[in-house]
Amino acid sequence: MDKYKGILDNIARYVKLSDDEIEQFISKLKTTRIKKRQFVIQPGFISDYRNYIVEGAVRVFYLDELGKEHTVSIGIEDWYFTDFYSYLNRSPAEYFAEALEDSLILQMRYDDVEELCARIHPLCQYFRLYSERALSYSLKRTISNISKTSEERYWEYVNKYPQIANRVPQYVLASYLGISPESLSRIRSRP
Amino acid sequence: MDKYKGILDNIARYVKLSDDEIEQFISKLKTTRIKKRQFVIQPGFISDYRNYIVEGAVRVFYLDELGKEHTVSIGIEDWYFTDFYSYLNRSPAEYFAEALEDSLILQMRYDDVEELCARIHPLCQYFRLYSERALSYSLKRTISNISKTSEERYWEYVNKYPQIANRVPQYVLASYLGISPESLSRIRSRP
DNA sequence: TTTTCCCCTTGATAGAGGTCAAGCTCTTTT
DNA sequence: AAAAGAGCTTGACCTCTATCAAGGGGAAAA
Repeated sequence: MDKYKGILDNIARYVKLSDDEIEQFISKLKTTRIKKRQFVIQPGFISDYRNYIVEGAVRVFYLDELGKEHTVSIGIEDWYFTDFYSYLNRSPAEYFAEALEDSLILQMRYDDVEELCARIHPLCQYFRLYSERALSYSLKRTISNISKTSEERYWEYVNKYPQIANRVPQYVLASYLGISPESLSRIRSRP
Repeated sequence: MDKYKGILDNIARYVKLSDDEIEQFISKLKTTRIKKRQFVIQPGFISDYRNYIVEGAVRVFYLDELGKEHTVSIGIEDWYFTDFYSYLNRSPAEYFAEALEDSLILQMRYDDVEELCARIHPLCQYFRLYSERALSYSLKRTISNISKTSEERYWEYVNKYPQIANRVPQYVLASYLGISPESLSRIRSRP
């Protein structure tokens, strides 16, 4: 099976690349295997890569001054992740990215992505369309955070991403939803 | 004074357009004046435009089943706004966009933007870079929402956007931060 | 197999912030 | 000038959820 199939299918959903363009794109992808509990991104280091998950699960989280974890994103197959702010601004990361399972990821360097986007119009289109879509989802999450109760946010998530909810530890989901693990446990046990 | 100066400067911060490309872009811009309290976007209608604020202030908000308002974004000069999900998917809007002051905005149709982006590579770059940046800010807001107290979020906002905090009604700011107007009033009066 | 660790659950308690209600000021409308 | 409306404040009360603490189950490690 081809480790590039997922990402190329993802691109094909938005734009059409020529064989040559696909070749150029793939030549920049770095394949990395990571073990469960291993960190891909750590605070203080620049998040050099945009990462695509071929196989496995990864979460990005922030560790606050009190030592509590707050999950920015939970990704499984066919998701991207990075510390976006660090990646874009070439500044030290603020977040951790941690493998929740043994995973296989494809990594794209910032410089390479920029160079490719400057040269290959359809690829630029792809990343534009992709990030516009991601932005619209992020805004929906924001509204959910400020307008819904913990219980509503939990069931909303379970309905939207049932396969992820069953795959990751509950305390991760809790920290993604902005709920304490204890409260999430109580929400789940409600009649 | 030139109503296009702001948006062209904004673009120039990211990419270089030729005079001809600028001409093509500007030809698609629709100038609209809106009065305070007027709605630009309403639930049920498709949000056809990406809107750029030349002068004035606009907020986008969601009205929940209980009749409470939750502000998605507050924009002033040099900001974009739209119901992004509706705009991208050509689906009925879920949000209102309401002028907080008499305003002057530039409107770009979805079809026109897509057509221009397909044809003009630098413009595609511009929107890509812009939305990637917007995405990184949106994720920061998400973390703030799930990890900070109301009081922390308020002062964070005031520090980051002092000119906006002083310009919009307090209840709007409260609904942006996910706080009740009463609580925000109490937070402000704390020693 | 036994031990250890990770994760989830359950109970008791406290506090942050929401809700309801009333009143006040300032602006806009009539 | 009077009336109405919009926005802010303050008080009383209550609910939701975070926190602290203890215990249990199951998987991984020894």
